[in-house]
Amino acid sequence: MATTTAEIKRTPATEQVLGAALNLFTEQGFFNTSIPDIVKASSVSTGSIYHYFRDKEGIARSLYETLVERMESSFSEIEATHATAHDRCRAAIALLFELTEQEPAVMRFMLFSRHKEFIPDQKPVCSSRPFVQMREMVVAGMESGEVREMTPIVAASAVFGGALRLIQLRLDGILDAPLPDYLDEIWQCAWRSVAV
Amino acid sequence: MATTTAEIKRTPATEQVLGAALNLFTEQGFFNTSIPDIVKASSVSTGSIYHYFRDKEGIARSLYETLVERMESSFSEIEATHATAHDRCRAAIALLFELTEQEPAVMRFMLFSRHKEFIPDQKPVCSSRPFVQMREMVVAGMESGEVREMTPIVAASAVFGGALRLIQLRLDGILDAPLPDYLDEIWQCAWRSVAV
DNA sequence: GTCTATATCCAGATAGAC
DNA sequence: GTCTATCTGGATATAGAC
Repeated sequence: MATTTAEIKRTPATEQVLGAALNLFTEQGFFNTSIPDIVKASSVSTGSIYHYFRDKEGIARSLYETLVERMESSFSEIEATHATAHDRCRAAIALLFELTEQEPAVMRFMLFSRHKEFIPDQKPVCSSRPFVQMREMVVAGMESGEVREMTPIVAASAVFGGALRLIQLRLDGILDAPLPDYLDEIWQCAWRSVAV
Repeated sequence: MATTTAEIKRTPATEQVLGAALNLFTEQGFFNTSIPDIVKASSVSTGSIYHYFRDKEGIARSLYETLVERMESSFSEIEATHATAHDRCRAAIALLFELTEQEPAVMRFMLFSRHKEFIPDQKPVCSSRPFVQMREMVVAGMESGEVREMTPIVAASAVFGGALRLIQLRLDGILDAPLPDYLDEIWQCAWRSVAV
């Protein structure tokens, strides 16, 4: 069912490795993180790491696929529990804000890593399911008459661009307050920009 | 006068190196680019490269400083030639769109490289002068009454977030048409989101 | 200032015992 | 399946002639 290419058996050891790698990759970058670094941080030996993952790239790939799937199902959940484009888009932003506060490393890895550089055959994040889902929410709103007629991708960028920008600023330490504090304000801007 | 830390003498050879490095860094990433790669692409020898730049990081640093300065003066120019926040912000977006089409590598390097990973002591781009200038344009608009009263950084994110998102999509190959084609639409969204 | 040749280091990856 | 010890390549950086 899963369309992943690098399915990895999940054991306590692999979870240790993936957790350590996520932190190191997002703190220092993929290329500044060596296998010995991961060995130390995960308390799993070189041999075991290579037993579970084909190579260093395999760790990143596994991480990426796991997190994309997770986000994908979060968005599906939102689509299932909210009826209007307005409510869905707002819920999506709220979710991203929460996730950024609770698991900044996840957000950093998903949104602000240059995956292309270390997982060469991966499509850009922007074309991954979660991002497509976000655009679909906006398009649905255009069809239902909630959102002005305009180029769909422009509308989606207008709705989510400001929030994504705030997430980046927050992760870069420019924003002091937690993101949810800004939710009402940024949502008002986002919706005004595209509402009929 | 310049506040740079790694001033490099500009000669034809250094320009060759910087040009080649810009292309390689943005196509493959900093860490996937070796000095031998730069030697081949620039037709400048290893010895000369190390003569002009302290090390590989020095090339990236020099590139970064040059491009930040360039963008800084472009924005100053805009501030000088446009009076209102409305006109300034729109001109800034138009400029970024043009630049993305004409020199995608420059834009990629400025906006979507993880500088922190290869220039450790650099502040995040978001705190660099050009980004500060963009925020100042919005704040000025709030003071003049063009822009609604709200948290300044939220307003700035709302104004520029959509456009920056489109730039990213364009650089990632998701958008087929050149960015200027979308300028009117995205600007209408951006301005509606914050106008009084 | 520019080049070639070369030293050094350390990363990624493997072998093979347990 | 898990580990330690080890190999190997290639990258950064230097030496030193021209």
